[in-house]
Amino acid sequence: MANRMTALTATATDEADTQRNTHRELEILAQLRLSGGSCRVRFLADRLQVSEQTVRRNVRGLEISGLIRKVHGGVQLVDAMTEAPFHQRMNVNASHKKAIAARVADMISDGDSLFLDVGSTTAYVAMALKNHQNLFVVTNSVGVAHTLSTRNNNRVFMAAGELRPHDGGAFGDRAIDFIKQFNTQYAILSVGAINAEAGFMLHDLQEATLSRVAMSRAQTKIIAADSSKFGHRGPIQLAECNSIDIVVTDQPVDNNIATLMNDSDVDVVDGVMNA
Amino acid sequence: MANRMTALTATATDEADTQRNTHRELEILAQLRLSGGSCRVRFLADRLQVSEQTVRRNVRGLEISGLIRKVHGGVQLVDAMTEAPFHQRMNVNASHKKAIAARVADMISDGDSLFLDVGSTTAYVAMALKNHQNLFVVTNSVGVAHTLSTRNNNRVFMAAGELRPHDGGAFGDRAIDFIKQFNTQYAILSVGAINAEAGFMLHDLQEATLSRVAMSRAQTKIIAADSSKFGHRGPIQLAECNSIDIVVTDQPVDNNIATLMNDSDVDVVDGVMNA
DNA sequence: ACAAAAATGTTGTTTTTTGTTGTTTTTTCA
DNA sequence: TGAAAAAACAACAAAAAACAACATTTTTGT
Repeated sequence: MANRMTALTATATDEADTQRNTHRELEILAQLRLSGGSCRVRFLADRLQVSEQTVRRNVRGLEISGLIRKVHGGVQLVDAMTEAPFHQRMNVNASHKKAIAARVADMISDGDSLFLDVGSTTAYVAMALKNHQNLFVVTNSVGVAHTLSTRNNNRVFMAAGELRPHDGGAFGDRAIDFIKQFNTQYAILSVGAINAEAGFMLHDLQEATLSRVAMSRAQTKIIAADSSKFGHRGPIQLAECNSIDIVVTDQPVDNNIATLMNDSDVDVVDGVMNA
Repeated sequence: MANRMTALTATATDEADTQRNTHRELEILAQLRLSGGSCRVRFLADRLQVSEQTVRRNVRGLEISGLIRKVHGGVQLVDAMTEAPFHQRMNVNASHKKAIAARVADMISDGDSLFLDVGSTTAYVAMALKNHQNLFVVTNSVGVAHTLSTRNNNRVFMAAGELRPHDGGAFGDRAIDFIKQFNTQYAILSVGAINAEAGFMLHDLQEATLSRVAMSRAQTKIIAADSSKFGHRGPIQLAECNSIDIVVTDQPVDNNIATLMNDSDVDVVDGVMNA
């Protein structure tokens, strides 16, 4: 383990990270690739002529560095995930996300213009907008574009580029330039975490950059986030609270977050009927 | 079971729930993909060399995490859902188009690069390619992009712009510039009509312009057209016969068209078994 | 070469998964 | 409709896998 911490000598290029692995870890990765992305521990131990315990120890290290995922009975390469995690995420908290999406859709009228970003919750928002008419939609999500184009006389503008394998989103300079062309009434955005100290946070720099552009070109900024996002932290700050207009969630929020929102003039819609 | 509940992580970050599969669950998912999305429990038990009861237990776990759907006697991948064909044209000659699409998919190998244009037949080709891996896909169709992105480690590049309301396609200079960046092994194209005198024809100038660019950047040009297209005329000529490599259709073609194709070194695949 | 550190193998224990048996539910076919 | 067959389910013993602690070997630094 300690060898993993010798950060001083790390030149910190992307390669340096993987080079710090032991040779056996490299062998495990190679064998995983040969085997189509996943192996049993037993098999690896046999192939590499070491005990299963040793394989487990190396596997633990690799899992910490995020290259593989450990499952009972075996291991799996992370980048060989043939099934998109995005699809999985769509099914987590699905009922809450649907409820949130319905609330957001209520705020949008026929003919409105809006930006929708990439995210499982915004995918549900797109579905909830299926019966709206004449929408002017800007998005960088292929799922959103597919849901809302060729329907109800909507006009859909999608950003170009390589679509990220895990969520079908287009990012990068080209996408940002595309987004900059527009000025929408609403920007409907996802977040990774919401926190009383730091406000709205994300786990991905590309997403944050693009979301900020979309925010700057929209009159009303709406954050759609299920309650599991609250009270956590993310590495990247998307925005201060006072730059957001509405937060839509599924449960009443924590007290200190509620006061923060209130102080910043953020409307919180929490899915609970309030007289 | 208990491992699925590990209460410490139960703050339900979206990933945490779905990450804990066993290796057998991975194997089941892999087998399902190999088998085109659905299998019988018996078959899975046989393939994986375990009892049916074990398969059922793992299947239950996968169903809870939303990845598959359980039916009496078997299981199916859940992502086959919501494949809403977005237009009536998709349902015209659907069985023929599916057959054509299957033929085209047979020509493509894992890891190949290809361009797919906007069209109902190419939409079926995209579906037929769902079980391919590591594809490099360039398209201006939001439907194609949605079908093939976030799957099987494919890389999907989609052209930007306003999506046409009737077919979800991106056209225009911006899209053409985007397409020009690529050089693919295959270009798979639709046509509006095929005619012994004029060759391949379209009804839409935008489509023709973009298709020509795609053709010029591909090694093998494949036209996918059902038999209803033959013998008709369209206002715009896409290409002479000799610039096309393969035509895939569902029925044997007319004699004079067949000779024309033959003279122009075009392979005609007509879906009929030929000894 | 020597000592310290790291990695590996071994053994025993705990946890998780699997096979088996028998029962209940659902489907099939007459 | 009703009986036979197939599939799903439940519970418990057995097997497999993961884990922890300690002894042994290999590597590293001086």
